[in-house]
Amino acid sequence: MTTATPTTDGPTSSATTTTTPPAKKTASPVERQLWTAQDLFIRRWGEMGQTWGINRTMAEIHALLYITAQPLCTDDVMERLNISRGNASMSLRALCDWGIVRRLHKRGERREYFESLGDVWEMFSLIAAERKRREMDPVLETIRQCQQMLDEASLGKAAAKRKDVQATRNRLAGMEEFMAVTNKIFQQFIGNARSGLTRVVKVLLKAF
Amino acid sequence: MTTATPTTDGPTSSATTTTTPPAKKTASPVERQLWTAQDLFIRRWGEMGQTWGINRTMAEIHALLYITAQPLCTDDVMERLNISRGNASMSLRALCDWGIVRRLHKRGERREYFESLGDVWEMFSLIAAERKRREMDPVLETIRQCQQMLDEASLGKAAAKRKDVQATRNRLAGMEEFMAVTNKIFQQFIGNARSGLTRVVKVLLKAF
DNA sequence: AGAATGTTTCAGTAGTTACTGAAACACAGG
DNA sequence: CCTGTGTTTCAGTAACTACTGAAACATTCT
Repeated sequence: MTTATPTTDGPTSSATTTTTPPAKKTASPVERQLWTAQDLFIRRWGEMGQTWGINRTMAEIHALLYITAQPLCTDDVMERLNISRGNASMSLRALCDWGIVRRLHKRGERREYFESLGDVWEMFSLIAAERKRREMDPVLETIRQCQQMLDEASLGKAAAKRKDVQATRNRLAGMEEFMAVTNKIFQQFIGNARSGLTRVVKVLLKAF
Repeated sequence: MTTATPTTDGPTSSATTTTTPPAKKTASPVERQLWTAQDLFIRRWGEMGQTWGINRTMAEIHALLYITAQPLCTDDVMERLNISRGNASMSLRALCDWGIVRRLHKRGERREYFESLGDVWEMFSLIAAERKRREMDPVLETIRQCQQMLDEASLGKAAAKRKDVQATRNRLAGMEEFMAVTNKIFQQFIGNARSGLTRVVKVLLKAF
């Protein structure tokens, strides 16, 4: 079931077909090299995730699904990354919630498989949309609330003219403009996915 | 010695978290309203920072300097945010390293003051540049390293044709394309600051 | 019904990061 | 030199987040 090339039998898919705790696999040098390269990517991706506020394991699971480009089940993930069932389960669910990983039922199999989206641009769109909603929108709302607290209607005309009040209002305005525009850019991606982004990119690269 | 605020003794300002119902300073209602609005912004900004991998205090200090739009010294910051000297000192230094806060000497004063950049677009540029350097560049390098481990020269022609190897190489290529383009976009901002970004925005808004 | 298999939840804990308070340091002025 | 004032560093600790292992739950098969 594996490849059309040399005698790769069982081992690769052992985890997917049985629950047996794996007696060490015999892997060809090519396979070992492949796994090494994949692990390298997975680890780096995990590190990057951390600094962007995504926990390491979640990022690693995603990297694994993305890089192997094939559906894996919970046990595959647990085994490959050396993590617990609970952790794998929760993280996979979260990835599904983000929409960048999909559940997949194989006909005639009870077990559920997971696969990553293959289109990086689409994944980016999904993530951008979600983070905008979760993090930028509340800030925008707060800014507007602050502005309201400091407008003439709330403070009176004289007070609203104070230097310190004016200064703060200017800063709020600057930040609001920035976030509003950023939001607008995000909007372009959301719903447009790949086509949207490539269009943006094309336009940009031509313009500069 | 602090800012233009009246007699400060007793416990800290009501500023940050409402742990103590503090003996109120003699502040006009307008001033109190101003502080309340500022605190609101500061707290939100701190929360957002956290989810983007910036620690809360650092984000809050920056928010404070930005929103008040005036130079503050270490003690001002400590007092307003209820944080220790060590923490304030370290965080201020880090903000200076990022380039979004500047040290400022007042003539005839020993004490050093700090002020935030006023231009949100410029701040964004600085942060983008730094994060690109710290986080995207290493990933790009890793991707290329992985690709090299899996090319014909390393694996031989037959092995390089294996389905699983091909699949991983395709995924690596997809990710590389994405990051390369993203990098290019970032480049446009860096050094161009406001003008660069506004140009981007104009181009985009016209194109869609 | 019970067994076999797969999935989800959760209390407790390990591991990590952020923060404090105090001490060390730097330096200008007496 | 010492004293006063401001700045930086750092060991120890508090606060927080991620993870495990086990138990509860769900579903299908006999």
